[in-house]
Amino acid sequence: MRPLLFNHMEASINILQQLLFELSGILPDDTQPLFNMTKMVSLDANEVYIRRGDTNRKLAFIEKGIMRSYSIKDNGDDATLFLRWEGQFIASHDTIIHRKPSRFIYRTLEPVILLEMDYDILESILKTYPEYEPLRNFFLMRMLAETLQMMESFVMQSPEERYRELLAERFNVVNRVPGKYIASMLGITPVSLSRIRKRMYVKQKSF
Amino acid sequence: MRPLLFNHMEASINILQQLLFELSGILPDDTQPLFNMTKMVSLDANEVYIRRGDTNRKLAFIEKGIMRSYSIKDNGDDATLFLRWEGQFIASHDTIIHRKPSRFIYRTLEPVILLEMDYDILESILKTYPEYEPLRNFFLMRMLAETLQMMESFVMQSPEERYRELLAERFNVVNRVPGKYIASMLGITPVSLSRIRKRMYVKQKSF
DNA sequence: TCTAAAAATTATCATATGTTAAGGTTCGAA
DNA sequence: TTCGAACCTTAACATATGATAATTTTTAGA
Repeated sequence: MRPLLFNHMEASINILQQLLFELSGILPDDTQPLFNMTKMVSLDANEVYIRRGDTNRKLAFIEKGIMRSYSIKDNGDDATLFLRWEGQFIASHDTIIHRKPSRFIYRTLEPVILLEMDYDILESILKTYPEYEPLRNFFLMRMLAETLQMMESFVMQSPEERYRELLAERFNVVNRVPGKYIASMLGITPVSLSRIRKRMYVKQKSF
Repeated sequence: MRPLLFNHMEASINILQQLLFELSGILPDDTQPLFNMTKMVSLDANEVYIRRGDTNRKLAFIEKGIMRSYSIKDNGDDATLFLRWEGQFIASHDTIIHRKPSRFIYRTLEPVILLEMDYDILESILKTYPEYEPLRNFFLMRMLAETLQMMESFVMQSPEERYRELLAERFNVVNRVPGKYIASMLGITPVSLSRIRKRMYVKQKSF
């Protein structure tokens, strides 16, 4: 018995039911078919969720914890594509969008609790219950919005500006994640992030 | 009379009808409601299509030509977010995803022919004809895939590597667009792009 | 609490990019 | 064809980042 996990499951489902109601007016009682297919997954810190080469089409809502997706470059270093935290969705876009083996590794940074569904099953349910489609649109639009936001920051801002913004908007995330992953997500080395921090500290001190 | 434009319109609609058939099995004859709401738009070179601050929710399929979306930074320079060319969709994500005034300017680089629809009308049609939903999913997934691709390149590659890849994959686009916009899209200055080109030329010559 | 491993900082040197300015080239409109 | 504007290239210098390695700090497990 893991009552804690089931409490979490209820909480996640409540959030998603509320979301679906706001998007489409569907009442929580009418979402049974959708949530029958979901299951709760509990992961330890530093555990791999999706391996490079995996072809399964998992789609998960993060109830608690932080995950990162990364790949290993030719020189052996890893490049962090993004971090995802509680309230966000996580999925391998290679498997879901392109139906190809995942090039990225998805791994927890903390103990994580997920509400997991299979995208193939979701698709078959959506064929039978097209009234749930707004939830898929919401998921896609949110992923797109977040990705565009990151792309914008790369085109418009310097690494230092991106770090400052990340600190201002997601201090709670930056604070929980080793700096080397933050650096990698910003497209710089940990050494360079150290220097940025030092520059910021010196500037602040001079007042 | 502009027979040329109507020929283009037919060509675009054929492409999209074919797409919809592949995605959902809907026959071209049954797509009348969807394409009643589309109109052909012809733009000159260097013409603004969406202004900063615009709130309309235009969604367009590029039949011919290249467009770029950019914003103007605090220092007055512009930052090119991306280029879009024939066969791709273009839309202001601020207005469609966030329902906010567009922060970006969308402008043609060449004479452009678009098949334009209004996202609000599209949404109302999708309510009446939910069988067209796969087209919206396709559009969202493709935008997401393209955006993720760009984001990956920023995290994993150097400006020089991104330029090499762009040349290899989109020589036809690079060739048609002034280098300063290519540079801006890569996140660097035109001066730096010149140096990259020179480095590439010197390396090639040494064989 | 103690200790080993991981992470972060710092230093040094090499390299890439930003900025500014000058000169050269290309392109389009008259 | 000509001319001016836009664009590209190059140079010089300042600054930021990358790579490597040594040192310090933090973290996590025994």
